[in-house]
Amino acid sequence: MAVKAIRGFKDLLPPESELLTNIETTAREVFSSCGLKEIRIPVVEKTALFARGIGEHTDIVEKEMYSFTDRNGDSISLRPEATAGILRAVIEHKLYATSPILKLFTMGPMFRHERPQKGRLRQFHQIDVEILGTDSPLADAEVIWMAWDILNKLELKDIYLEINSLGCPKCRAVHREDLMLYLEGVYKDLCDDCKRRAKTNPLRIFDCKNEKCKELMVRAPLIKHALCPDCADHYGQVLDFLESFNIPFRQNPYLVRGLDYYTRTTFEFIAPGLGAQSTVAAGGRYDGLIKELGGPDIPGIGMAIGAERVLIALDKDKQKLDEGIDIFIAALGKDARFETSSWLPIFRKEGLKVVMSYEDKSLKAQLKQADKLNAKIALIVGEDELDEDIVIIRNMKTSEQIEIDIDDLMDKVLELCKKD
RNA sequence: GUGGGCGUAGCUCAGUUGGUUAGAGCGUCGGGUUGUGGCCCCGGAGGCCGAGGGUUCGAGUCCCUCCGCUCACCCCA
Repeated sequence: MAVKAIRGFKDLLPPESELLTNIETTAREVFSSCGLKEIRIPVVEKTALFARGIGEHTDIVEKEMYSFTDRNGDSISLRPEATAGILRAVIEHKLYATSPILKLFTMGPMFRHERPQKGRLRQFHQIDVEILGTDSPLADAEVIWMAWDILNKLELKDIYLEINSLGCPKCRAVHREDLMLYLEGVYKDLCDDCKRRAKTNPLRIFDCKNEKCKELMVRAPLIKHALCPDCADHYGQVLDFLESFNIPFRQNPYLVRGLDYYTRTTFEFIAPGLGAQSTVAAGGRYDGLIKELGGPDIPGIGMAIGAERVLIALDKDKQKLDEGIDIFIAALGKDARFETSSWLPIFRKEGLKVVMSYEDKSLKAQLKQADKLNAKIALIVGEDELDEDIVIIRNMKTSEQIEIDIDDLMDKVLELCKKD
């Protein structure tokens, strides 16, 4: 039996691989327009980083990480998300000292050991943004705008934004107390998962899909009503900025993120039609996290786009892919093939896309290949042409052929290929 | 981790109440044109019918086990 790829690890083949590149290119353009810099970080980190950064009691850390001990006996893990690694790098290199505000992005594979399904793989790709050093609501809105702009440029249809504020640790503590009190009253009726959550991470109960739990939580105290004046004001300003950016949104008071570090603003972009995994981009503010990881007490906000999910949601018809090549050189016979092969680097130096057959094939077969590659023109050179120092140029769209002196070849080719 | 659906050619799929050498379309390669693509015609290659076991004179088809894929729960990008 031949070896197959590991479960949940997928090969990205053309043309889908090209679509993924298009998504990344679009993101880079948007990030560049916002003054972000790219950061590249390792795919593997010490397990402790994720445990501290994401939260000990999150599912990601408890049961989804690819963790193993390396040859030194250290516990290391494949990154399940990018934020912890970026913050580690920022702290380790004291980047915060180089500028009061850091605007960073990265993109690449993440790993989580979950059961694969539509829109969920064990290796998947995220496009990630972090803005560090400010708690300005404008930063929140700008991060949201970047996701919005990228998704719009990619022409995703019917996406919508859900937003909520989780408050700061102070108002969260107040709300947590209210909530705990409420949960005590309904505890016996909660599902088993929520009973566990009630002790470890009560906010997540709002996310439970169990009907009974949903019903019980309708009357539960909302974070919204527990926000301190600062957080309420912050949230209001974020919404104002979103309006000024013309980004429509729905407030969702139940929206909670699965990672422990989020504070204040939290949001999700949802694309219907993706199935159960419909969140294509999500993020939020994490004002205490950098300090928690051993850095200075500076605020931050971030966001990640799920590249494969965007890929699924893309309208494939609207995507423009690589159209084809400019020139196919059809050489007949060994001498002609050798002679014309020297043209390859010369044409390519002019920025032309040029291909020739590796094998000595019939002209028919070579023109077939030219057609398949969607070549604009074919250059036909056999022994006769070689003797007379001419080349036949065949226009592959019109089937028109002209004979041209070899000295005029480049000018004519440039003229024909640059037109459209 | 728990369920449901599905496994036949590179791809999409037919395959009768179990019955000869397992088929089609697309793709691929070649020919029809001694050196001319697309359309058309002809031909070739390509299958341990997911794997193993069982029932039977006989299994792609029926039964069991396992594996894989997929969707959903859960969780999240």
